[in-house]
Amino acid sequence: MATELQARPMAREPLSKDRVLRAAVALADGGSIESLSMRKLAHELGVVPMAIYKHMANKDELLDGMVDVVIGEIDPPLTGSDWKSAVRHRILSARRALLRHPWASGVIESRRTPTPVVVEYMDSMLGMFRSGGFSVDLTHHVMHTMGSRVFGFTQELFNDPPDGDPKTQATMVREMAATYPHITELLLAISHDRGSVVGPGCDDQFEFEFALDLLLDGIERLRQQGGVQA
Amino acid sequence: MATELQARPMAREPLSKDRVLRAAVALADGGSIESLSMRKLAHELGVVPMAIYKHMANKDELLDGMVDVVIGEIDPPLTGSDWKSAVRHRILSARRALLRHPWASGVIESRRTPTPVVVEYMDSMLGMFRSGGFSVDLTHHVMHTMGSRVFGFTQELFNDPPDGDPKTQATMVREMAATYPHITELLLAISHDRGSVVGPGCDDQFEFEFALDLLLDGIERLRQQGGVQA
DNA sequence: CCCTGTTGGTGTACGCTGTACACTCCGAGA
DNA sequence: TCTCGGAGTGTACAGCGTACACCAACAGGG
Repeated sequence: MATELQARPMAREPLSKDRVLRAAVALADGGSIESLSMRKLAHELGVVPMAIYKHMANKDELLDGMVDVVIGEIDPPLTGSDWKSAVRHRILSARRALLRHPWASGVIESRRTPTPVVVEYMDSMLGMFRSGGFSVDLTHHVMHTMGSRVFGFTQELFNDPPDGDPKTQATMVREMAATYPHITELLLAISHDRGSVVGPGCDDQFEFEFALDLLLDGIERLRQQGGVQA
Repeated sequence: MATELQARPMAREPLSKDRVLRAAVALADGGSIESLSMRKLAHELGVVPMAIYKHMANKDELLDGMVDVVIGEIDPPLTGSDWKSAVRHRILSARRALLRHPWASGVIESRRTPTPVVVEYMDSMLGMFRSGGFSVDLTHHVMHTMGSRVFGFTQELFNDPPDGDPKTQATMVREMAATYPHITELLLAISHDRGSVVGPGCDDQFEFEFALDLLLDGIERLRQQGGVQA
């Protein structure tokens, strides 16, 4: 037909580490992380499971690569502003990346040793504090304090309330109030600000920023008083 | 021989939900959580795998039960002291329980919906803030801020540095300094306070309490200024 | 030109997992 | 004594990650 290339009918573009990674991230994005198996991934790529192993040592390497993809979506540190807003911006950028890939937080936590990409991210995060005038020690403690927030997430601890039908909710609330008075009180307060009785839960973005700012403010106070005495 | 009981040679004591749970916790304690399979657990109990399913619906129920065991080890709230030291004590008690069962933090995070035992723990935690004079809203935000710390853990993010032999460490440090200057700086500062160059890592207990107190202090400030304006 | 070595994709197979389902056995109640 | 229910068993299945042998296509050198 046209040129000498493109002879075979439907010749697949060949596999590559990158193509495998992109397919894996896409597969995890649409569905949970449990739905990511080597076999399903291979099927998605139109290939036999073992073909993946020509480009990846094993599933751990695949997961590491997927984390790197997500970390790669985080904005670089912005320069020319105070440490606090720089850190705040970057962490919120990390959070946006993590929200695009809800499986990532769990995978990040599950990794035994970090990849170079992750280490580099941590290093640059440390650098933001150091150049903001923090001592080495204080930088260290501060990173521990921020915990997983430097990656833009806190553990959710119980993902979503499985809200039942709204007719029996009134009685449910009544008997809940007996055993869990404070939780009920809180749920009612939340749902008052919103529509239903057992609404879609909390405003996670607000809560994240609330905690983040509380931490940043406390950290700034420590910096001003010149560090920490252990 | 003796009485009419105890006839058969080595009659096992029968299985029970409790015995299964205790065996499962013990098995997870000595080894990681991946080493806990229904088959290994059954073997440990001297029984065939399917026997467990007469007492547990499935593995999820087993894991839930194991979490409940750990939560049950946390001290109840102490009464007659200010909210801050009461909360602090309880959280550190939770931390001790979690340190006794290192697998528990991961399992807690992985649960989709909390068990009544866990809900009760959360409720009593909320109650401690409420009776400390916190508004419902502030209590809510505060719980989010504390995150997994109410269970006594922060995610570790990378468990342990796999320190190599100490001879080549000097060169390793040198080339690490090139790519990760701030991390190297920090590692050196830590190792200076201790023995080796790539020591056993951070003092996790110190870091946990550092972050906890920073949070508690920030939270107390919020309480004094009467809540939060969103 | 052929010959050979490398590289990417295949097929088969193994040991592990959770668990459905049909079975047996034993003690208690009618 | 007969029956019934519940505890423990045995077999079986689908799914997982992946080791290993194989094979087709291509590259470079004689």
